[in-house]
Amino acid sequence: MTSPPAVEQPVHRCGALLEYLARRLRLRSESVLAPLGLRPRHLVALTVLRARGGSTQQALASTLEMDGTNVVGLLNDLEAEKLIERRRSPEDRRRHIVELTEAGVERLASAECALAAVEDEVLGALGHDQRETLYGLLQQVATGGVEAACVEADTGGAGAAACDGVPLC
Amino acid sequence: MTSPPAVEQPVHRCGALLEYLARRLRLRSESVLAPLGLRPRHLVALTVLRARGGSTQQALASTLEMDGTNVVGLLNDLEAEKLIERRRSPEDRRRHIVELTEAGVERLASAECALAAVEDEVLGALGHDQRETLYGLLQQVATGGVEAACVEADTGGAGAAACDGVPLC
DNA sequence: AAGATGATTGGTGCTGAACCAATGATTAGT
DNA sequence: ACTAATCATTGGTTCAGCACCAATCATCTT
Repeated sequence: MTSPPAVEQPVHRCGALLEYLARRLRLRSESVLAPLGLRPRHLVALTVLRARGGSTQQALASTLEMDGTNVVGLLNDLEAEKLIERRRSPEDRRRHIVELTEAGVERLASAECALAAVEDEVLGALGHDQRETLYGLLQQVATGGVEAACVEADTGGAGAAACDGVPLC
Repeated sequence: MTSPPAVEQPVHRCGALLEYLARRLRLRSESVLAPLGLRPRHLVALTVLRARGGSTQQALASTLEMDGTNVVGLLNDLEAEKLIERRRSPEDRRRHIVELTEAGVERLASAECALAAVEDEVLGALGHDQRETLYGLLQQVATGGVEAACVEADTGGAGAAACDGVPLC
């Protein structure tokens, strides 16, 4: 669709590669994250929440592709450490709007700091520019896949919370 | 080291993104792979074996970063379907040299075919060229991390089995 | 008022994966 | 030749993630 010319496209499969690298990253991340009281999946959830600036639990479950009941547990963990807040949606008071707290933003930032060394180790074969390229591509894939959910989600009070990540550290 | 200029480098963290995408890919892959009698992890193992053209079980366990005993089980699965062969190393008869069979190469290829649709769905936001770029980067990260093990491994009978993937389909 | 929906809780079962101990085959050191 | 170390294998234990179900409460929709 996006490429009109009817050329032969020998697109390589990168599923196995992605899985392989994600595993390597995760194995190392777990030990680094443990002292912070977080697990890789918490990081993913926090990252999504930061990127969106708040989300419904359903929308979160949908983009995380997790079962709703398991998302509850995940959020319980995060709320117990006051990294997120659940507010009731003013429009539909059945819904919970999940948002990062200040502490959540900070914790996420320090977790990313702590993970810098891990990424340096795993992505060592890549130069600075290449890493940025990789980040851009991954970001594009990720946001491309959830843009629908994201449009739905920003009807909350946060107003025009755009779908982009704001890296600190 | 690789970047002499002492500029400020606001490298983005892509750990969470990688994990997120790997999960999405894996969830879909599982159902697609099931009819082929494979699981994502089998795919990863087969891919590594194809890239190397044979490997010691130890080397495989090391690059897969899996426990040795679990690799045994993984290989048992694959050998039961005659996708790999274990030969004893002529130099050290304690070692097993693991190699893809013809059937293994074919099965891997058809699995990749079956996964094409899945990747199209998940990586839909990327154009053809971008996907190739992504593939190149991931490949570079992956082979960069295991090049040491790869040099060790090619002392077997396969001769100069270079570390690159050969996509079919 | 009745039914559908969102979140929550508690419970069950499966699977992956790490880990440990023991064994047989083989190699290497003395 | 004897002993110690190494590789692969088997069997068993344990733990965590995750999907799934059922029930409950609050709320929205009709």
